[in-house]
Amino acid sequence: MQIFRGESMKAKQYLEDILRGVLNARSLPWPDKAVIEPPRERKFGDYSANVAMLLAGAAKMKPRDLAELLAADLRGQGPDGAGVQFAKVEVAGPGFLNVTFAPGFWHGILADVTAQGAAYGASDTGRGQKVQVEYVSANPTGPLHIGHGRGAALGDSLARLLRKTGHAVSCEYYINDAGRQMRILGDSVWLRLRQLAGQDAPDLDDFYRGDYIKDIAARVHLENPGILELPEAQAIDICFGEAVDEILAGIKKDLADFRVGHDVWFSEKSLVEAGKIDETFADLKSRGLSYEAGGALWFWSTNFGDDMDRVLRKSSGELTYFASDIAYHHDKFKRGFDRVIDIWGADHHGYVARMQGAVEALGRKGALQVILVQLVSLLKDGEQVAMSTRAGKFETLSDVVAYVGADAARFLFLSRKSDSQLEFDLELVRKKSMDNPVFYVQYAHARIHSMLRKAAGAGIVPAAPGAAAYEHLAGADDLEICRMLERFPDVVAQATELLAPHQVSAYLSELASALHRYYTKHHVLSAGPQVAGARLLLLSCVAATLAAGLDLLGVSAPERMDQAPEQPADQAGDTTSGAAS
RNA sequence: GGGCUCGUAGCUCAGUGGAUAGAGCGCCGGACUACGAAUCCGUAGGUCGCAGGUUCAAAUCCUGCCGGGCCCA
Repeated sequence: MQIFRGESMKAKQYLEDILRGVLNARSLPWPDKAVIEPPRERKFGDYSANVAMLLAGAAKMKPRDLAELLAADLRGQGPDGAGVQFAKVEVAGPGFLNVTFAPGFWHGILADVTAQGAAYGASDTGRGQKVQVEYVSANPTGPLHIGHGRGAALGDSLARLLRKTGHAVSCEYYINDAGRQMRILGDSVWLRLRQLAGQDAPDLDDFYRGDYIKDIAARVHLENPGILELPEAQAIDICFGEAVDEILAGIKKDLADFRVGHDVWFSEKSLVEAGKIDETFADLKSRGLSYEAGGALWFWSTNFGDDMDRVLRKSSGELTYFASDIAYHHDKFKRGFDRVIDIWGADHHGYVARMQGAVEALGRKGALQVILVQLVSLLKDGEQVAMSTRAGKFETLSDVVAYVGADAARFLFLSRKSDSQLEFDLELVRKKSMDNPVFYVQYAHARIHSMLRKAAGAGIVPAAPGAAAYEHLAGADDLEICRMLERFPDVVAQATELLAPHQVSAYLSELASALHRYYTKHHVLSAGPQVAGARLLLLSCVAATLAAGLDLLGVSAPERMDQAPEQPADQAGDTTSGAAS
């Protein structure tokens, strides 16, 4: 059998290479805006190119005439040429070149997927570039809420995508354990502790009110019986330390339950104590990018597009958040990262330009990318659930995960663009779980494995990739599946480039849909051993691709689904009411 | 007041300058004596917020306005 495509040759690249040759032979340049992609409608062929429309002016021809000329050139390289597998080259619409590959071209993908398995879709385009992804980084003042979950899912999935494409990735959580919020936390615990001890201590305006503060206070008192007799500053210090430790431990557990892990937990306090802030100040000063005025230290940020200079150290001597953030990013780059991706809540968007200006000032222009995650509107029974850590009213991430499952929550988060607002209706996700896209995709995977189990029982196993199997996979539906499988590496590459994991989940839904359609239409096990084996080969490749894709989202790919859940009773498993109010 | 961001089907949302703008849910109508019906097939549903501009081609890029969200002052 003739090998028509190399192991790693992508259809898109393959067509581009040949098209470049054709254009070159006619002394036409490769246009910057050239696009080769699968057309929206299947009837237009496998891939479509727009070069003729872009070059019509330069060639002094009508777009369609030039397209006809190029089509003829491409046909000349057809099946009788150097083994090129074009079944059809057509001109359509305003001047598109529509190319259909011969079946053998698509069959080759089955060998690729079979050989690569879980690694399918991987590439080395990152060439080992050191990338840091910093995400969640919530202040340790209370449990993570649902909005943090969105950032967590996104950051974790981006890290998976970047690893898949050959980047050296490190995930980091920045702990804001210095500054005002932390003082309030210590004060809040201390206040509750005294109240619990029967002392008359009035509530403060801006302290943390959640029940967890009360729990921490009770435990601190239990473990430090003499705390009420200590000097207040010392007592608050103890309260603060215990609170941070406990809350942080809770955050780590919540993230672990959500299948999110960070490689490095970086403490702001350690940054201050190690003198990194002064170091950064000195660095800025030596470059003439900071100055003192009115007793304060300023960063000359108007040099970098900001509309006003920003304070680094107030006249009171207190450092601003901005100061430690610059020092923190300074430290990141000194640790050798080529590229840093920060994921922030959208309420920090006003901070992006300033921070990027600071990074530019540090001599790393463009090395920081910031992704803003819009807030999540949590709905319950169609009504908005208020979220405020201060007031102790929130839906925690762990509550939500316990209620709908990590898979459903992650898939939902990762099926939306991060910069659009997201509605997360607990009751909808739970009641409609039968229609939840995550189960749709998982079911496709489980369905294939169910067939493989059944087939194995009957002594049928997937055929090995090769002409004998491909002979039975020449139908339009077979080839359609192959085409979809072939797109996966492109999807991974693009999702990585655009930092957009939702493109992966959209692709998986499409692939699952194709599988379910195929399943309904083509019976496998009763089709005779040769055909059955060939179809099982095709379906195993679908399963492998689904699993590889789900892995990028951090969603499990079960080999069998649990029993279909009953329509849940209204009050069944209502675990979310505890933390609210 | 300045800035960021989003306005796409009844709802939730896709859509890297390309062809007749898509999916899921919901509505309506169909499909299991075979591999899991958590599935499949079909019908209906749109001035892509509005108005200009750039382009052979605009939901997409530019400008202005209207509306939602957010940040800053």
